[in-house]
Amino acid sequence: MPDPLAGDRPTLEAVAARAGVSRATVSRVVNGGDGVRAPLAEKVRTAIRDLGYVPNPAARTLVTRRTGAVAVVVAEPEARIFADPFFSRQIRGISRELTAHDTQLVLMLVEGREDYPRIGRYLAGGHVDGALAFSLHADDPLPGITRAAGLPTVFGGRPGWTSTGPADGGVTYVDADNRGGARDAVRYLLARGRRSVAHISGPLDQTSAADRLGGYRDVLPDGDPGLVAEGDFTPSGGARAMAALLERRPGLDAVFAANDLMATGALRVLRERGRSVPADVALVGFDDAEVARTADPPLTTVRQDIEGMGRTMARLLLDRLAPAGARPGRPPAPVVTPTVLVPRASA
Amino acid sequence: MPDPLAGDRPTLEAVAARAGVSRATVSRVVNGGDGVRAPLAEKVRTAIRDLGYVPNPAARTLVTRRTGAVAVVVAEPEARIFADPFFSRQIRGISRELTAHDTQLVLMLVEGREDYPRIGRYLAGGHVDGALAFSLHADDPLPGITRAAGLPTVFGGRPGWTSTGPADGGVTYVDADNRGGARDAVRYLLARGRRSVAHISGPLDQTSAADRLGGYRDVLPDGDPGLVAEGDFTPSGGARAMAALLERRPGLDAVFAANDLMATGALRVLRERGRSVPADVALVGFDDAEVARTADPPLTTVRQDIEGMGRTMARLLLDRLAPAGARPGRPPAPVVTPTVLVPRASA
DNA sequence: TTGTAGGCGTTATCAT
DNA sequence: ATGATAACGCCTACAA
Repeated sequence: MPDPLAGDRPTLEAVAARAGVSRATVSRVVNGGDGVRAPLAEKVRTAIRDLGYVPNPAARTLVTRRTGAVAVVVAEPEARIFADPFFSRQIRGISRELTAHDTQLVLMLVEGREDYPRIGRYLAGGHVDGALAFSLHADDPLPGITRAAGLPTVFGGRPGWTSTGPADGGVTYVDADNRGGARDAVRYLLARGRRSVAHISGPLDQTSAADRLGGYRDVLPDGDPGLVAEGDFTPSGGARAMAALLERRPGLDAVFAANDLMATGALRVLRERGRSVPADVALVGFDDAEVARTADPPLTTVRQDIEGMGRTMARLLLDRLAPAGARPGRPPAPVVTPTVLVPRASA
Repeated sequence: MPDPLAGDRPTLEAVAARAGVSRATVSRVVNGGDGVRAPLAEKVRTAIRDLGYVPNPAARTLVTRRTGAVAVVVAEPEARIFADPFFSRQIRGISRELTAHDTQLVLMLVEGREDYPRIGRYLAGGHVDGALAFSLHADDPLPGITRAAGLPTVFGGRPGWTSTGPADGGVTYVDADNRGGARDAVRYLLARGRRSVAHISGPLDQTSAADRLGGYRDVLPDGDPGLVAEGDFTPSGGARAMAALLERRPGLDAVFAANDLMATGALRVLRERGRSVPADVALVGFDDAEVARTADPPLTTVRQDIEGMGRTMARLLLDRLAPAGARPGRPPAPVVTPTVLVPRASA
């Protein structure tokens, strides 16, 4: 039994010697064993076990030109990632799918613009086979970087620039049906008899926020602009927006918040101002985060399958990384996943 | 058949040819340029720029036997990671420190016991130079795995087994002063005149939870056992524990919860039961999570520098990975970081 | 200071 | 079906 602490790991050569075969045969056994007669293969496997042989990934990568790893780039402009379980859930989905395909996850947190050169160098450096990126802002340089690096990339959330430029083609992303989900939320409030439905939006340079506002306006095309306030996806931002709305439109009887965290902030302000939820004001959130269940009252909200979106992102990327034979010629089309309204006590 | 995915990148050889020097000289320039005359080095750098040369990390790893990457292993037995910002903050600290040292972060999420063989294979496979691990449970197999793999490892939180076995030596970990912080919290409550101080603990197979309970008992060695209830670090677990405590000891006038999330659950139950906070019952949490600030009332809590702990973990590991010359011979001793009580409205 | 040459451990292309 | 053997791209004694 070899001493792992010695640091001298057995090589293909050592296994070959012990099994009395050539390196090529050992390599074949290690990689599936096709075209090796059963008894010989068994002898090789025994030698591998005896020696505790593990393939050297660097040597393998050098010749195959595949690393078996993908980068996950997360921009966190306002450290929002730490308050919002969104990214964590998505990363869990990604991790599961990658793990199922023996692919490693290299996590890169972007703290600010100054990080992008470094990230670009890394992505262009051959460390990873592809990238998953969360493109949050309209002016995010990441799409350009991965394109320049020629690195297969799948985005989480619709990148802002696909809406403006004509070059929508070729960009693969996975997004929830933010617009449709928002429409459902507003229609639900109207169906419950609410007449003055306000909206607390997210930061409008993020497509998810813009799309949810779009859904709200789809249903209320002639709505009062004073009933819309911009938040920042945080509880305190939601609280500020709610306060502003009550100031401007004291008579409002419903609020659709663009995420659950802002809804909790709104809830606090409503209570402080003596408004009962849902009796005086009905409240609907978005995400179905855990806080939606634990809020008091529990929040009616729009659920999106965050973990599933992460898994889908990973799967699309892995498809593009497949052996040239069975690979889609063109980048796959965007995937928009459905949402579902979850009625609870708040509306 | 050529794979269109494989871009043909320039090699050291190509740069050497263009600059009219040998590969060795180019290599020297790439790795710091020591011992190369300035004009020559400049010529090489120009060639590098012109060709857009980037070193091949696999080839480099093959000969240097260093990957420039470390694994971060996160066990998430109950998906707690997604409700609790603790891990996210710690990972941010880790990421910052690693980035500053050109080291990549390979994230591995552990979903269950069945994942450990795979993780072990990976850690023993030479993919990474070291590992950071969060050892949550007393029976966690991770310490054994990394030791068997001979992989330098730093733990986040005191591993359970260091308290039991005699082999405490050699284990490097970073932990907050959970016990001291808990003592501060309880003493604070007593100093404010509270007489019946309850404790909502975390899962007691986690050392952080056990240590906080230990601090509580340090201050109240003869305390009523009925004043302690075990939670699970989630809001609903805190709510359940709070309900049980009120059932058993209706007269309690203070609660120290082992984390802020459980404190919010306790807060909800106290309100439901008509207890005013802090007038009837004073409440102290632990962590100083964002929710402590946004709770109503804001929570008095024990702050730990989570991000700093992450940075410290990474730094300790990088020290052990340093070139043999300036490396500590023995694994560094554990680091226990201080906590500080943050008074707010809840106590 | 610069160049030469060998080897890191694997896969893949040939023969046999 | 199996075995030689040549890459893969880089670092590093060692030689000049």
